[in-house]
Amino acid sequence: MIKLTQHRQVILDLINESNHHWEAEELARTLAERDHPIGIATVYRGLAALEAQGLISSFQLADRKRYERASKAHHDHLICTECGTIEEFSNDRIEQQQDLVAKENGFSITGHQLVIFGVCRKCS
Amino acid sequence: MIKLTQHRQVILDLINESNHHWEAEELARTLAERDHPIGIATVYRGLAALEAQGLISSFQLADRKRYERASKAHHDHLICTECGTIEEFSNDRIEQQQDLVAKENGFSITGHQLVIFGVCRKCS
DNA sequence: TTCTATATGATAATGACTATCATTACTATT
DNA sequence: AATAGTAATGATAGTCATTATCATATAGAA
Ligand SMILES: [Mn+2]
Ligand SMILES: [Mn+2]
Ligand SMILES: [Zn+2]
Ligand SMILES: [Zn+2]
Repeated sequence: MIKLTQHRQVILDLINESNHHWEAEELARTLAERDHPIGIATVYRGLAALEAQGLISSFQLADRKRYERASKAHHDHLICTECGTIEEFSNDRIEQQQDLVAKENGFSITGHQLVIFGVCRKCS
Repeated sequence: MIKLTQHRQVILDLINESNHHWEAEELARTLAERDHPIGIATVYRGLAALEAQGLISSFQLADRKRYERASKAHHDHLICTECGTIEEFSNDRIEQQQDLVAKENGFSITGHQLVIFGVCRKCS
């Protein structure tokens, strides 16, 4: 059985108390600054365990994985290539069309990943 | 000036003569089998150079980059999680909605990546 | 308290990719 | 054809995110 240990609870709390999309190192650094240092391997394992339990969710952005609250409805991401800001959106038409595309190609769809890249208002 | 050398021409030809989505190691292996071995570093550099020239295009799938012909119209990808088959599709409605989403969020869109995961006909 | 299973953390290993650097291949000019 | 200058090549070392290893710590169950 996988345990929700003290360390994992602290990681979960940090993720739940914001809308941030955390990467592992960033999360470890933040916890260290808040006087709760956790070994980096433990952070990685904790994130994986929490995700396996469905308590947080993740997506792969370039070469790193980002973790966010699982308590949000399905959404996709808009990313500013200048400042790295990540915005969320959901669009039913796109979701519908994805199902249609899968059907047309004889795929039983299990998931998708959509990322829109652009320059945000602040940066343009 | 970047040169289209013999090696790079061979890499380009291999990519152009198929609809495959090549990863660097796979391409190097295939060239070696065809009695045209090219050092792996040269393959990586060649692929980057060819892409910079717009002669091939690429997208990131999980932890590796895939290269394909640039002579195809824009499309996105459907991937079978069982056998790894990659199918292509394009859907104008999705493209339109992406533009709309970007506009609604104040982003000037520069690109996107959409991958649909599922199980293909053969594998289901 | 003792047993047992899992977690932890320091560190090594992995794997895709990039950097280094000595050598080679092209290209343009004598 | 020989020379010089520039870019390419390939063996190999380095990078970086992530995972594996393993000795030790910890938390519940009995
Ligand atoms: Mn979606
Ligand atoms: Mn394609
Ligand atoms: Zn921005
Ligand atoms: Zn399949």
